[in-house]
This record gives sequence, C-alpha cells and structure tokens, in this order.
Amino acid sequence: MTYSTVGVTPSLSDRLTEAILGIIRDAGLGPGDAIPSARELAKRFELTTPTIREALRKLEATGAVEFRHGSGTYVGPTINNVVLANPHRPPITKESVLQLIGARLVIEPAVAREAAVSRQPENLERLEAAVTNALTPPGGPAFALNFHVELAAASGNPLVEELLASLLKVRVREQQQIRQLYDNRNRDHEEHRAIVDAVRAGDAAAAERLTREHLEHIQRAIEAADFPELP
Amino acid sequence: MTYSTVGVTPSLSDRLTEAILGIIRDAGLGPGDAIPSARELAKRFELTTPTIREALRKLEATGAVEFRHGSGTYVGPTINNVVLANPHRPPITKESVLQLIGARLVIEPAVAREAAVSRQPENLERLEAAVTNALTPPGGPAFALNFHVELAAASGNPLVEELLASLLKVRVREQQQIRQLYDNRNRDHEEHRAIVDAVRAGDAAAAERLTREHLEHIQRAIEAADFPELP
DNA sequence: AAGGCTAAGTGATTTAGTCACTTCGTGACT
DNA sequence: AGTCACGAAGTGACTAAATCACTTAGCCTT
Repeated sequence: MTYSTVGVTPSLSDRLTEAILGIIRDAGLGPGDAIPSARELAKRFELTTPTIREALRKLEATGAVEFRHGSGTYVGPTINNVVLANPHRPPITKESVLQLIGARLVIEPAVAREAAVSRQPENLERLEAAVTNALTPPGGPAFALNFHVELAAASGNPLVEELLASLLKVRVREQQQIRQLYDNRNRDHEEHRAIVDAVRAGDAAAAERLTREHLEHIQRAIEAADFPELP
Repeated sequence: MTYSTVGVTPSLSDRLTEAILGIIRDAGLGPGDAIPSARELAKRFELTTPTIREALRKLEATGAVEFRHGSGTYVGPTINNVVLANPHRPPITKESVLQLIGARLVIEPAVAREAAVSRQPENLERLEAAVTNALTPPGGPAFALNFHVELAAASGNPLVEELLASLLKVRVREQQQIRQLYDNRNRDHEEHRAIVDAVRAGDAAAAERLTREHLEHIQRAIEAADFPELP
C-alpha cells in the first residue's frame, strides 16, 4: 500500500487548509497581504483556534502563509508554487552535494540551451544584472546563486525557474560552504559572462556546452575538497 | 523585504519540528515506522499536545509524517526528499498544463540522454517493467505515468527522479484528464517502447530526440483540446 | 513637531477535558 | 480447534477558556 488516505474522507484539517486557500484566492490576495486573524477564522468556521492554527501551520510549512508574532498572518511568497524546496531537509553530506551537482549537470545545460533559443529582452536584462552584480553582492552571500536562477528564468518558462530555484534553495548552506572552499569568484564570473554572451548571441550549442563545463568545474572542486561537517 | 524571519530566533514550532526530525533520525526510523504519540512527545518536551500537533502538522504538510486516526503517527514517504510537489497547488488552467509540458520539454530529453549514457541493468529492468505494464495498469490510471519517472530514475541520479516525480505529482489530476481527452494509449506505448530501445542501445541522441517528439505530441494534443474545468 | 507611553489586536502556549477511531487480545460461541 | 463478537486501552481530533508575549498605532506629553 502506498497511501492509506485514498478515497477516504479528508480530515477536517485538510478541508480547512483548502477553505483558507479559497478565502485567499477569492479575496484576490497575493504574497505579503494579510489574511484574517486566527480568532476571526475560528469564528467564521465555528471552530476553535488550535484547530485553525493546525491548518495554518500546514500552510506555513509550504510557504503559503507566514506568521508574524503580534502582527498577523500573511500570504507567503510561494503560495503559487508548483514545486517546493523541502524545508525539513535531511542533513548534508558530501554525497548529497555531489548528487545535487549531478542533477544540475543533467538539467541546466538544457535550460541554458532553451534560454539561448528564447532570448526575451526583459529576461536578458535580468540575466545581465545578475552577472554584473555577482562581484558586489548587495543582498548577502547567497546572491551570486541568482545567476543560475535567472538563467532558468530566461528560458521563458516560469516553472523551470521555480524548479531551479527550489533545487538551489534546499542547499543554500552547502552552496555557501562550497563558496568558501572553492572561492574562485573570478573564474566563476568569467564563466557566467561567457554563458550570457552565448545566450545573447542565440548560440544554443555554446550556451549548453559552457554551462556544462561550468558545472563540471564546480563538480571537480567539490570532489577535490574535503568536506567538514556543518553545525 | 523578502523574509522577515532572517536572523530571528526560530519559533518554538520550528525548533520542535527539527527536534522531532532529530528523534526520527536518531532512532533510525524510515517511512512507515511509527513515531512516539503526541502525548508521549508532549511529556518528553514538557509542552502541551496542541503545540506538538502544530509541529506535526507542519511535518505532515511536507510528507515527513503521516497521521492515522486512532492508530498513531508514522514516518511519511517523502521525509528524505529534497524537493516536493506543493500539496496546496493552485487551481488548474489550460495554461498551467501547457507550462508543465513546456518544462518537461526542456528537462526530459536531457534526462533521457543521461539514461542512455548511464544504462544500469537494474534501472533498465524497472524501465522495461513500466513500459510493459502500461497497457494493463494494476495500480490505477495514474500508473502509466510511472514510465517517465522510471526514465528519470534510469538516469542514475535519485534527485533527478525525485524532481520528475514531484513535477508529475502536482498535476496528477490534469494528467488523468489529458489521458481522457487524448487517450492514445497505443501510440503512447509505441513511443515509450522506442525510447526504451534507444536507451538500451545506448543511443543518447536518439533517446533525446524521441523523448522530445513524444512530449511534443502530447503538447499538440493538449493545445488542440478544449479544456473543461475540474470540480 | 518629536518622542515616549499606553491600549488594542494578534499570535503563542497552556490546561483540562471529551469524542472518535483503531488495534488487539480475551472469551464465548460454533 | 477455529472463528467471531466484544470491549478495553491507546491514539488522534477537537473543544473550551484562559493567559502570556509581541506588534502596532494612536494618543499624550514634552
């Protein structure tokens, strides 16, 4: 048996999450907007607050809502996501990091190719911004990662972007560590630069090849590095 | 501002989910195993059951645990996942389904190529089983989808498999509907067959091309179909 | 006008208890 | 001996009514 919950009446909690999402959508709320308070929802559904809170916690786990103590509950950033980074990720091992790079090696070259084919002006601009900002990160150390997400965005398919963003998000801490072990920002930047140029030129084959090589460089650096444990 | 929870002390609920996951991992529990009861956990953490339940609900939302009323709480199937299908997915539109196919068109050909390169005997066997079982599905209508997941598994990278499985899982209902509108099982099967043969032969280029064409066929069928709303 | 203080609103958690469901063993019946 | 009904124990599901902690905004003081 795979799932015991097949054809079974969904739990109250399940129905409640759906109902709350219904309220959000019917009211046309987007990320950042406030939703009714737990007490208000409790009244509306004729339930008690702990029950409401359970449902809200489920929504919180997937980023659909966000609690702000003393302030209220708000629509989260990933409410419209199709796929998510697991917030309860297993501990990090060298193997898991290599697995991540392996997956990216399968997917990202094809994504770069698609970006070179698509070549939408707006996306190219964002890509350009990502590659130039990389050397002077304004938003912290994780900002440089955005290049790869922007590359995915440049494919023109939001779902592909979402997929890459999720893939990179789960391993932010590893990526930061990789960056410490293998801090070759100049080469990184050069390679990013070359990829962007290929995309701009619409040279799909080059974009694909350069992305593959770029990831292979990172892969080799990780394989060579000894990997201390994280806290 | 993107996240208000940066550098802030994580909430009790957050720490609790981590602690519970710690218990699961320390005890070496896997999917299907029972975890301590909510009352037991409440005693252990010196908290009350609603608080514990909130944490468990968060874990439930990501498939890390599963409630079974009257029986207990068990480790869920996706506890070790890196990336997840959003259980609170937005409503379906024709556009969203086309977006999904678009993303698959970017990714899956590259995955098929990788499978043809990897060619591990065990994976080939599972792939074979998936393609032969497709015509006589023993596990319901969604079973035929497994071909594409198995193809991803054949790439040799579990994360790639996870990614594809998540991608297909969010749209199970759409896929079922597609299957109703475009029930061309014979052609489907033939095309699957051809892809498997290419993978078996180690012909990466053919595997890639055939997978792309297969998805393009589906894409065209969806574009042509008018898309009724779901309940 | 500026700044500190208070009060209302909200989330966070507690406490105590009831109801519903599952499991499994006991014991009666066949 | 085998089978079935039953019931007790354990568990999740939910209620009820509070209290504590935090944020915000408006008022009041200066």
